[in-house]
Amino acid sequence: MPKFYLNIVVDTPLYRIFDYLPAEQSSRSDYQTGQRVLVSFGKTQKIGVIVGIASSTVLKQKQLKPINQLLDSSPLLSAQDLKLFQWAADYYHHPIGEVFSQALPKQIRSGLSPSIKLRQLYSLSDTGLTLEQKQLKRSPRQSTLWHHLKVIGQPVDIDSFSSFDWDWRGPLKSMIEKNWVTISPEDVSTTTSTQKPGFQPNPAQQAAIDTVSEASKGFHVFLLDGVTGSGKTEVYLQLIQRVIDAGKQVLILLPEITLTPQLAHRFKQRLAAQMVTSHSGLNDTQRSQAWLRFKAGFANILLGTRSAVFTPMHKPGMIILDEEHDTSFKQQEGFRYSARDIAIMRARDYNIPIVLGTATPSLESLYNVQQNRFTHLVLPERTAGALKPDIRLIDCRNQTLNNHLSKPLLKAITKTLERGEQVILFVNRRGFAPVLMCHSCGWVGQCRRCDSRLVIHKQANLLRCHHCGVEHAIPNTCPSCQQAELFPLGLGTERVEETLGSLFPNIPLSRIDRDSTRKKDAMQSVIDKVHEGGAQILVGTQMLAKGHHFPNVTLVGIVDIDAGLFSCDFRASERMSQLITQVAGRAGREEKLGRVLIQTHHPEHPLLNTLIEHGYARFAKDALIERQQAQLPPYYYQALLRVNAINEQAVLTFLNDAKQSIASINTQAINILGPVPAPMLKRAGRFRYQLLIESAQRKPRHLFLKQLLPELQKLKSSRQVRWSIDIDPVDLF
DNA sequence: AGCACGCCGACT
DNA sequence: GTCGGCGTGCTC
Repeated sequence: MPKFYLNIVVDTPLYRIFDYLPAEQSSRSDYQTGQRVLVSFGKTQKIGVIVGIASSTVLKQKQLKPINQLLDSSPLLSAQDLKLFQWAADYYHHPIGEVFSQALPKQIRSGLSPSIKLRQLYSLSDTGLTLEQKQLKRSPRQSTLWHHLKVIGQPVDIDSFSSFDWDWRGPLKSMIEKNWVTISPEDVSTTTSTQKPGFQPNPAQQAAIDTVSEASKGFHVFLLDGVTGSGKTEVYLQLIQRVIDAGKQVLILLPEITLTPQLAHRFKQRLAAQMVTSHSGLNDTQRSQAWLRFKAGFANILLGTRSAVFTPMHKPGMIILDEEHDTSFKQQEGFRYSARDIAIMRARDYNIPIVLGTATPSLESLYNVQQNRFTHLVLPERTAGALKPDIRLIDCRNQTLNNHLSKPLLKAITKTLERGEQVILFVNRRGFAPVLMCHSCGWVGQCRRCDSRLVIHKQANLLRCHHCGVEHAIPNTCPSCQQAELFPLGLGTERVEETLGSLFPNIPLSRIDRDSTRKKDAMQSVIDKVHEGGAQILVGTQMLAKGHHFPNVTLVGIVDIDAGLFSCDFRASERMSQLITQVAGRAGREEKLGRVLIQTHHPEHPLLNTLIEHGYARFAKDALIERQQAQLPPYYYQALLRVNAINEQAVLTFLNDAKQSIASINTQAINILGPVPAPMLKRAGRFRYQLLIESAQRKPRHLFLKQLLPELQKLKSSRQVRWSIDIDPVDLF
């Protein structure tokens, strides 16, 4: 008769923790929370994590199974890690097994032994160092490797060669055979190398560094607010160096863009540290190795994207989250967590400071500043060389437009290109045009499944629903009146690309959107091409605004801003303002003065004017005050209730019942929109609908959900429907 | 989510 | 007879 039971989290979409019996012939002292186990679960075997050891269970003996195998002799996860994961499961109302499985690297969650593979380091041997150029002359690749090793001057691991786009293995091997290069095992005890040169902070940077350093004894949130070029990265570098000098670790989180390797390179050059990275470009082994190394303290810096927020820290010192406002920190499907909020929670658990950096703070962070929960650090100056760009509106009212491009914009493009400089044009929509319309009868191409209109993709010769992905061939004649009078209405990236291609036939032109960069490395080849210089035009969606520095771009045109001004989504204007501000920050680096031209039919719009005259900070402040004057309750959010089932009627009945449930527990301002057919993303044959709930509440969203979920669960018991709910953004005001 | 069980119609 | 459709219920 066992005296104890194991509480085990199993990877399954169920909101429960399962009890198991210990293995036969094992004793209580064999078990600790945080160990992984192999269990039989239903018909299959699964990896689970022990999260508790209990002396009793509510289950009957015959319902219990013993675990099959204990996988870790010592805990893989600490009590703190388990607490964070359990908090996240509770806060986001997500099955705990799925939370655990997303928090752990794939190999770790599939039971791999948590051992760190020591790397082999390569360096030039004494013979190698004294080689003469003529000995290398006949093999250019060996020569390149030789120079690479010589310049670095210390042993490097193979990652160091990954920047070469040719196969370096062969040349390296023959250099080893000739005893020019020696291999030595990695020595993890020497984590610091030579001190790298520092920098001279300006007064604002110094003030920010001092404030964070002084407060770095415990948990504190800092909002580091500085425009592009104000030197946030330098502040990070200085702070990081101080933390690692004190023998502690720094977790650095970045938005999900291809920028991680570049920043990693910059940090590596400047910091005397052992750094690991974790992002979507790595394979499973690389990711789990990074996780294990950071957890074990073999690395003192982890630079990663959203999912890296779950990596355990060995000696926690600080968390830095750059581009705090970026929406890619919020996972948009499945376990819908916000890495920013989890990072704050993590910092609180570890009792360490966290720095949120941004040029365009999100309104929720500014609200937290106002409530004295965050400390606001402002970097007002642009450092030397970066000039403030000139932002102007182009009034498009009553103007003759050439495919939506105004004369002043085209003139500015021509002049910029004549100077041999580069132009970026932003268009908020991919495809050729958002609507196909019949001139004869007014028919428009509409998606059968969704409410949305079908977007014309001329290159692919398809009508595509951006909502659910349905595709049709473009008809030649109107499906309704059979006249051949169909025409494209509105504009997208393809259309602007086509127009500019015919206006500037001799100028290289690249389009950057999700369609054109789907292929691997497509984005990188465009970036490389831009960096070659010369007159060029780039047409793209917001993808272009994120992170990349194009020093030779001196003109930015925003073709169609008006949609951002009048959207019913209350965050659309915030996003629009962030976009303009980010774009303005990109133009005009170095000595060239950048120019941003914004086409609009509403040049008097107060949002645009505040933004252009006073900048983002004032815009955000006004928006905040406006909401408070409207006496909106402190938490304002939109919730999306998604439901699907095989039976369409069941879905609709469920949603109508849900509407009443929501209304019954919500006495405050609430607006329920729908049911609306939702994207058919995964499985055909099921009907998916969603309900948009706009709500202002006096309590945070997770408490609202806590009340709502039991109500919805009651409804579920009578029908075969599946549903999920997400509230976004998280606990705004 | 899977997976099995079980009930019913339609076939070699 | 039994094959297979999917509604229902369960996973320690």
